[in-house]
Amino acid sequence: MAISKKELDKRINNFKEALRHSGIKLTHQRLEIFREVAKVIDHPAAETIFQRIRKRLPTVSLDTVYRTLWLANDLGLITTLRSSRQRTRFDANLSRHYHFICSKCGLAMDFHSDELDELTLSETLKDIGLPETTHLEVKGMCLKCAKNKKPREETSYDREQKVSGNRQI
Amino acid sequence: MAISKKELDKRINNFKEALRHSGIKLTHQRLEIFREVAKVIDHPAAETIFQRIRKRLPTVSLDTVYRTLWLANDLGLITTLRSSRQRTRFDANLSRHYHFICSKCGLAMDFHSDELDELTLSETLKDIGLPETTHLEVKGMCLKCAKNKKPREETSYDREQKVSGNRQI
DNA sequence: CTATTTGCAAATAATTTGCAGTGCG
DNA sequence: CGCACTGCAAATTATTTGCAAATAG
Repeated sequence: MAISKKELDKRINNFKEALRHSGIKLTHQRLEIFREVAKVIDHPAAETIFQRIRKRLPTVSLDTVYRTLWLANDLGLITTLRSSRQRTRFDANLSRHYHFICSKCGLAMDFHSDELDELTLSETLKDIGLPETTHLEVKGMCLKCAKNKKPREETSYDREQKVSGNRQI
Repeated sequence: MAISKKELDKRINNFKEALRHSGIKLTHQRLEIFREVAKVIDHPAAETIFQRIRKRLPTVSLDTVYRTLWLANDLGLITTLRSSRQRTRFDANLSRHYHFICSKCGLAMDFHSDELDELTLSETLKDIGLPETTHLEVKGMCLKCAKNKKPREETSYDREQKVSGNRQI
């Protein structure tokens, strides 16, 4: 569940520095809330963090937890996993495929990749668990939006700019 | 946006057959709702499907759309993408990593993979868009749950058994 | 015919927001 | 010592559910 003290200190210092740099106040609540996400490896939900810090900070409110987590997200210090901000989308394509989601218009498109199809993770995951399903999602700007010919539609994905597992591949 | 007529017919026949096989009635609403997800490639949300079929079926209600989509999901005929049924989870690990989520206890764990790190999708995606971030999530049972030593905690993931991009890797 | 299914409206769950008091820089 | 921040309660959004009327097989 926990991270090394060294890594935790680094994360907390980054947080303090980022707040200072942005002229945002470092409150007791913010520090404790950030510390709680930063110190664990289990990707807690806001509610879970709220429960965990109540022992130390009996008066914090759940909305402050949300505000602080999104603040840290906006500062690039944490990322989100399975954000509930979007509506569920449905897919009738049952063949093996992956998704590309446009960060501007929200359009989700299927794509195929032999390289991905050929990958085997069971060895990598042998100490973690038994894989059943895999879901891969690439986010970026679709060609139409890149050409600026298509207006924004559907739910916006703004808040999720920084996705977990972040990287360009 | 649209799928070939042949593929659409196949999907619709599968749907009819699955309903018949399960003794579930084929209503006008169910058929039109399913046809609407089945015929497009853009992974619409329930609300979007609702808006689209209102022209043909002015009296359908949004809850019937949801009921039908989850029914099709339960029958294994469609999958979901970014289901909103779960709470947002936060991750303070900023290094390149992927997620394993236990389908039983919901625990999310990070893992690393050189094979994935080395993958390049920009060629594959050249006709789709410009990749910015990638998010990969493997679902399966974690070792603790497999040994049956850990009770269920947090939100359950039941409804999401069938994830898009389905496959074991 | 009659058990399912539908549409409506009201209920939930997660998250967000307005506002007045509070405290950090 | 002022303006950003907090806690509270009320609002919002996506989704679900109870129930009486409608309908597929």
